[in-house]
Amino acid sequence: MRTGLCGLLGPADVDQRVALCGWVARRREHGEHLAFIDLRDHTGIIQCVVDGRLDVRSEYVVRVEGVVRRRPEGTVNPRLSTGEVEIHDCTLEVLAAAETPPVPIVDRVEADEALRFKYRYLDLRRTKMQANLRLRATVNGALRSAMERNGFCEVETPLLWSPTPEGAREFAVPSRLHHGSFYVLPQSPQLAKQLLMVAGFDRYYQIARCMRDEDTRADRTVEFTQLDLEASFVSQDDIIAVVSDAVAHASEAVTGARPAEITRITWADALDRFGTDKPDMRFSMELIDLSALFATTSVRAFSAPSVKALVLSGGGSLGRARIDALIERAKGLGAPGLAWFRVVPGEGGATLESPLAAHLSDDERAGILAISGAVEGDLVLAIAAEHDLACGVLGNLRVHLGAQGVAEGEHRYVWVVDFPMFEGLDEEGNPAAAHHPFTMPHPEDLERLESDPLSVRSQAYDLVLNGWELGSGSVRIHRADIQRRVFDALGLSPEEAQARFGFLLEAFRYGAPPHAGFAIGLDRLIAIFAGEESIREVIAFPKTQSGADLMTGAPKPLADGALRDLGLVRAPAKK
RNA sequence: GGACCUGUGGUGCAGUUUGGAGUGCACGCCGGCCUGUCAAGCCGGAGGUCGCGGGUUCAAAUCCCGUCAGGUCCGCCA
Repeated sequence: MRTGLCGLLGPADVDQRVALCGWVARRREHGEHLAFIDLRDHTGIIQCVVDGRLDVRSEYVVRVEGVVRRRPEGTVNPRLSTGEVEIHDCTLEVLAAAETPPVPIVDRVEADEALRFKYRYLDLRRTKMQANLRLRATVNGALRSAMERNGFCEVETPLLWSPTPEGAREFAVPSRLHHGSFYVLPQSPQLAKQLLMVAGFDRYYQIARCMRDEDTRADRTVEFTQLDLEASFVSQDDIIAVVSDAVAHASEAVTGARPAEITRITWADALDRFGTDKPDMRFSMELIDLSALFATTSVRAFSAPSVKALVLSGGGSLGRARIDALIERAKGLGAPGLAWFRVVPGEGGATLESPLAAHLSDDERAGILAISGAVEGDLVLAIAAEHDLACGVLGNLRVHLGAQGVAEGEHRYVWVVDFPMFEGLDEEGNPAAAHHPFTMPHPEDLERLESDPLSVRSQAYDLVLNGWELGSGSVRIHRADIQRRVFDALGLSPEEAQARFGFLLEAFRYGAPPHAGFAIGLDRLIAIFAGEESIREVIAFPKTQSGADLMTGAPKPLADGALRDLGLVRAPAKK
């Protein structure tokens, strides 16, 4: 039907007779005897010169036969990859007419996202969206080749899986043959891949679709993709090396540059210095610890286990309205308050200006300046509270005040290691698993599992890029005795553990190798590679914030007959 | 579960603060003119339930209440 592709033609093809197929991107008519048609396919645009009138409109699908020639002197278009040539002596066949598209198919106009979703197949015709999805394919290919090179075997795991009442809400799938029973769609292939280790696959990977019935964000949606991997007889460092290599390989395939060695930071340091477990390393603005300075203070607002602060360089010019908004934000995040100090010129050098400043001692005022290093024109923000809360709120403010878009500027990866094993207490007073209950405790902390569980670190690790969590993994527990102790610490009885994960525990009785793994959020990685702030820009058919598909209308009610087949009855509408 | 933002011809916006005739801009669409344009140009034209419902008012795109949809964020996401 065609001899080549639109965007690949150039001076080398001059005098060739070609047949091209594509969509009419634009037409420019110049009277009775001259018209230009920009023909578009996935490779680009070529200008076709037509002698005479024709009735082709935007987005008609046409086949053009003609001869490639150099454009006449002075008519070369340097903004077009094919701008040196054009097709002339054209005959044109309309393969399909098209209505005027409801969304513009040009990159410079961004239609409303809801409309783009409804007509996604038109939105995807745009150069940018074509590039995004093709970049995604490039990344997938690079990751596959890196995994294969490292000896990983691709295995597909089930989408219809068993409910495990833990973690994220799961999507349920009713069974036709087992009325009243349900499959669930996997939040991740976690247990399946551990079983593959028991099965002796040694190194497994999969580009796996995962589903979580949770509220969404710019960086999360209900259905997403992970590069999932697991390996036997390996340490945390081995997994970190493999994942680093895979990401570097993908980055090289996309940007041409291999990223530098990825630095590491402990979870405790990340929280203390950046107020988050996913620090954005592209800018400093680190948190400052004023706890020692205020350890014996008489100022009630600063009497707290921890006093942390943040210097906003040049922030002294912020008006009261902006500062009040920051205070509201801090309070909204749970902080008891937010103290602020403008650094202003004083009699003996810089001094602090604030409603609170008069209540502070001279030493305290001088200490704030000395420890923070703030200079005239800066704004110092401080929170006195429990350590984790003070850090967390300031970490949020740090990103709010200092961060650029996730996809802007350089790519700064960081490994966050030594996560805590448990994350506070649940309603019954038991420690809550910070990762999942199969995560191996840090060997140095194992002895405190019973005596001081909240101080136990785990062998869990996250990869962070520009403040987004790219993925996480851990060394898994493969020994029954340690697993028993962790379940005990979580308050999980043997009976409950058996009911939830019995098939996994049973498998482990038959010889489980030491193993560890990881999962990389591909949508996030690709979004950042593509320069996008939302993962929806790199997903072919994304869902809305409420999990709806505006193109198909899903989710939809099922007909009564279909419900009957599934053994379901419609509940009365919620009021 | 909560906070906030947005909703105006096919598209993108302005108009909403301070109520006064569906007013404006750009693109697109339709028709005409045009032999070197490329976001073509020029002339003309069509196209509207101002998301939806209610309220206040002599009068509502504009104010109030509710609701729906989309988005950002908090909670949530082992």
